[in-house]
Amino acid sequence: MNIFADFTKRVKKILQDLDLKDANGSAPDLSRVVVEAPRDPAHGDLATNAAMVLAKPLGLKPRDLAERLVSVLNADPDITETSVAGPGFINLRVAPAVWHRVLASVLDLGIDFGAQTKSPAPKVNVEYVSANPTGPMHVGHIRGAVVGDALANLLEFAGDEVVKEYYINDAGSQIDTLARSAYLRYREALGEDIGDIPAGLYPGDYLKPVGDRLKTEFGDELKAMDEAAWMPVVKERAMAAMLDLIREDLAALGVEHEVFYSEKSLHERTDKNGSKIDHMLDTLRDKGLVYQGTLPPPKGQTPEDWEDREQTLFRASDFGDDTDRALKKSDGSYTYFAADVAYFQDKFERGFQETIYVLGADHGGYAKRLQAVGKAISGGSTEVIVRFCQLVKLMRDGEPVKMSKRSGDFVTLRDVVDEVGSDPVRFMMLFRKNDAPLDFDFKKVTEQSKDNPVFYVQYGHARCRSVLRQAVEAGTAADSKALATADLALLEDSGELELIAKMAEWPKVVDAAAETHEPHRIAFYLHELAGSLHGHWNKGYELPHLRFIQAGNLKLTLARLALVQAVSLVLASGLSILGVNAPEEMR
RNA sequence: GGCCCCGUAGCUCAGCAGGAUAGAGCAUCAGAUUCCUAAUCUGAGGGUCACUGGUUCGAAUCCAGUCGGGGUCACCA
Repeated sequence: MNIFADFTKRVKKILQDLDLKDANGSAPDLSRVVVEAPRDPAHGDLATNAAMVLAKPLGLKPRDLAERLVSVLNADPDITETSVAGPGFINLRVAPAVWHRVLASVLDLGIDFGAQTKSPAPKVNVEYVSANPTGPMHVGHIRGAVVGDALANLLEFAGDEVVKEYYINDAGSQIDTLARSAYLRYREALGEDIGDIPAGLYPGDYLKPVGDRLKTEFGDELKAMDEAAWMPVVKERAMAAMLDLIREDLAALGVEHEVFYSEKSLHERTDKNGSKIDHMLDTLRDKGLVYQGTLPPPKGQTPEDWEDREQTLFRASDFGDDTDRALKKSDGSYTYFAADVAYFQDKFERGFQETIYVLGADHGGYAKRLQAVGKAISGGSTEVIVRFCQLVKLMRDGEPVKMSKRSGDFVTLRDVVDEVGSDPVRFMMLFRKNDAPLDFDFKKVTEQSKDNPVFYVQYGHARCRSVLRQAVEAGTAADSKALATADLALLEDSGELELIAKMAEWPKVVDAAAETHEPHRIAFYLHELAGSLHGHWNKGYELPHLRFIQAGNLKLTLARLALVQAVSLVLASGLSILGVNAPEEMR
């Protein structure tokens, strides 16, 4: 149950029953009326802005309207106390029974508490990572991978039908470069002295195994061929190897895509009418959105080597983009962007209502053109959402870590995950708004304490599990069946009720995070919930009667264990959205 | 020059679709462990929410502009 939605409904019902009329004699708009938790708990458990929002259209004074509402609210047995405060807030104090019902609901729904079901479930496509398949993933890819993955999990939890997708850029010239680099390693494997890797090729050692495998498979057969002959073979082997590498890297981070979509396939002939890109071009042509023309140079300084070229263009500026975009190069071949458009069209035809792109900040200019594509192709029936991740600055002991791409010794995703572990990496990346820059310090992230929120939250979960284990050892049955029989009305302490109130926020947090596509809200909420738990726990030092396990009082112990169980469920549920483990114990 | 993101405590950051006296962690200071894991907790100090206008009952939040920082900008992918 969502307590805020529940009480918002009650307030709106009352407002309707009051049959209020505005100056035109019609019922006022209630859409802005909400019930939420006041910032200061001293004000009450819940508060509503109803009187302030409606006073003006109704021509009433906020406090007068509030008084009328309060007189009705007082009749609700779930409400024990009402007050009108400040400019017209109505503060409510809620009966303990309400919190007990929330707790019962958590126990009943378990890990699904806070999850939503929508019917029909909107089909959502989340595309993320999509690193070029030319080598292992490096640090720069981590944030997008984690944010995209958590976002997809979050939307799934919020009731969407989500497909996690990876777009393989396997059609461009960088794949030729990859093949040439691998071929060089192949010659090296045959015993040839290849010297330094020439500029323009990929120097990394990760291609050596590819060379070895080519040798095993083909012996020296490829050596005598000219490039046109070996290229397709080497290309295929090298790319398959790189994709395996990437999949392993992603797996190390706990990221698993359901669909790997090949850019190359968009260029391949699918029927007698041609490729998917051809199909896309026909569609846009039919809509009159394609023309031959030249693009203006960028505003400001014109590049030295600027020259006008006639190209096939898409009228992106009709849909809010800054300029029209090229679909074909001046030589008549398709641009990368053309494949993007065809890819979107394919998503549209697969029936997604929402397509989400998680991109790095260096792709800032893409939002408008992707949105333009969305409108042009789908006519607005598929929403295009672009989320950006700001750059991550890698630090060690407060000093930036230097990376040299040229020499090929850049810091890889694997380096980072191996050093600090998947959980801390993921949590750290999500414990920040994704459009804020992030300093990622190896030392701080590894540190198992203070500055590290991962362990704080995980410890919260482990602490709950530990209590339940200890209760069992002490002879109390603490399985879900036994806990379901607990008399929750025995939970009367304010700390206990606050803990439940905190859990009551969970469905709302999920809702808001999914709505805004901001997975970091989950991480912050979990940190707060863990804080409430730790705080309540520590009261038990001074006040032994507050400890969860009360020897000699089985009924009270059981009720408190139910509370502990509920907290562990919500923590586990949130952590699983983030893709972070919820450990049974800390080591 | 155009577009995008950012500017909140000494530091790192939250601020829930506009709400009440702007929060948390780190750092600093003062405390808590015969006790279910102290990997934790309690308390104190610390602020012109970059600046200026506007919108309204009410702005850190929305709008316009200014300043400062970062990113990006046509046939590469």
